[in-house]
Amino acid sequence: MVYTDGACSGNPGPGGWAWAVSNSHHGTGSENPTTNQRMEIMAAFKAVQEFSPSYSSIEIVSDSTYVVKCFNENWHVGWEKRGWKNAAKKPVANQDLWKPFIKAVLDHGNVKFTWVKGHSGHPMNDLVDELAVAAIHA
Amino acid sequence: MVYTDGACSGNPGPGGWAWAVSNSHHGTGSENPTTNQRMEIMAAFKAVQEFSPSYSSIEIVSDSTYVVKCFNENWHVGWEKRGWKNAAKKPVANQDLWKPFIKAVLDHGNVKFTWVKGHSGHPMNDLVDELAVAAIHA
RNA sequence: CGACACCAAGUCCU
DNA sequence: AGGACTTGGTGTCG
Repeated sequence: MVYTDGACSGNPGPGGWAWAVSNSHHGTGSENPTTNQRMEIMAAFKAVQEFSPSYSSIEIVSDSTYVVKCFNENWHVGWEKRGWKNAAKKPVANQDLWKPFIKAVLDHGNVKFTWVKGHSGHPMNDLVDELAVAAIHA
Repeated sequence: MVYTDGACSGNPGPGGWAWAVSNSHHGTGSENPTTNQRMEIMAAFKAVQEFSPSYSSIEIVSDSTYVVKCFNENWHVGWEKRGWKNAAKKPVANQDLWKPFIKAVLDHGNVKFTWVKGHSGHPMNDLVDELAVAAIHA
């Protein structure tokens, strides 16, 4: 079970991402300029990379429906089917991140996505939020 | 030139408002329970009522961007346009105060709004702050 | 239209 | 150190 979060000061602006499995085991990174959505994807992508293929099952916990619904509501299937166009027939955003991320998830074969409400007192979600914000200035 | 301020012990909680044009000429009131924002609106609303229409030009000086930006950044125009929904498509708060207040301001035709930073040593802003706090217990 | 996130600003308070 | 009251905006999807 890996918690992930992204932050972005200004949106667009300088951003950071973080994943964490415990108080002491976590990873972070940054990008500038970027968007909130890119940082949310990056956090989950890096988490999957970190624990794949060593772990036979991975659970990503994120407060981003953008990330979670891509898999749990199979947005990515529709994107493939429509040639990477969204429902509004516009090109899907952040394809440079989505494509390798989705490949990594499907290749692993056992990655589960869970949504948690942000800033609602959940200790691990709060932790990755702080780590992601701190990573902006790294 | 009228200085206005609102106070609220607890937010929400018992609140007070005040306007003042000088050390000796001022008005106050209270409401319980209420919020800081309602008291900020009330202070400015009562000030406009007090000097309208006797004075052909009125300047309201407040430390509340909530009050000042409603007029200086034309929030109220957007609210009308969207049927009293805010940018997040939620109902605008405190409509019972905003509607008559905005009407009074527009009817007068020459009310100017100026923002001052709170608690920054401005004598008249400090005065209305003290008056508003004192009004809570009235 | 709906949802989640990311931000920006000020005040009020504990 | 914390939360509540409120507004404006962007990033993205179905």
